[in-house]
Amino acid sequence: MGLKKGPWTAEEDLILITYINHNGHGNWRALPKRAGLLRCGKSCRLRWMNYLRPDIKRGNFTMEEEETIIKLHQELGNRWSVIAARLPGRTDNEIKNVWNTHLKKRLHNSQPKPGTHLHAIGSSESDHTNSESNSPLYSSSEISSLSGGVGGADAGGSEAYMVMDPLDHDLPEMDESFWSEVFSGDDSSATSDFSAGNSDSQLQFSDSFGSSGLSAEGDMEFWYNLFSRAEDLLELPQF
DNA sequence: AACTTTCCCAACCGCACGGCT
DNA sequence: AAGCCGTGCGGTTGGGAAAGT
Repeated sequence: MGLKKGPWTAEEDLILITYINHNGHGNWRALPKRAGLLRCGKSCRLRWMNYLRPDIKRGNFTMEEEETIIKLHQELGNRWSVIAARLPGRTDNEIKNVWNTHLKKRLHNSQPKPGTHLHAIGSSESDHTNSESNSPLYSSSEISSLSGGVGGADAGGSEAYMVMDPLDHDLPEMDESFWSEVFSGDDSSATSDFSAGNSDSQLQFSDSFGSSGLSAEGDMEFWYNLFSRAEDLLELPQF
């Protein structure tokens, strides 16, 4: 009752991430009330699992990943969560979408005509509708369209973060300067760890926040520091 | 430029399952 | 055993973006 639906705003994302970094998710059903979000627990869980988790891998699916998906789908069928478990950093939803929008069509198009020999599915570059071998299946614009929430900058890191807020809250524009502000400050170990790829922190800095620069085992201390800074800048409630 | 169609992805929905009482 | 609750899974869809006319 009175719960919000539809796309998540940057503000909601920050509240959710900050809350989970401070408290863990615990009971998903109770989380939105405790965090002050007008969302159901299910929606919070989905947003976290599919988008906000620090170990989410963003960007192109590699040929290897696509072939793995095709192979596993042959073995397992539509068991997306099992397939996702074999592809670190990829979510079941993402894999399901890639399958339904690209791989299924590709396989369909490459179905051998009657009387022709079968060949191993996914074993040949010629199976790909994208004729450029070793090139990513998705364009950079497609990838950037994935970035509706935190980590919105594309691989070039030059685009301003788009704040979607239907309530028209007075949110600061979250462009590169926002993140550099978040990373600034002597008390932020994240800054040096992040930029220097400090192995102790198990973090490596790539060219933009939200890209695959964060290792799968990116530690929670980094996220804690990062969103503590964000809290200060956005004046979010402290938990 | 304006309009229509197609594509794609984030998010929703309904259901199944396991744990607990 | 039955009922409730929380969680996870897979199918589906709304709507924005891109492409086509």
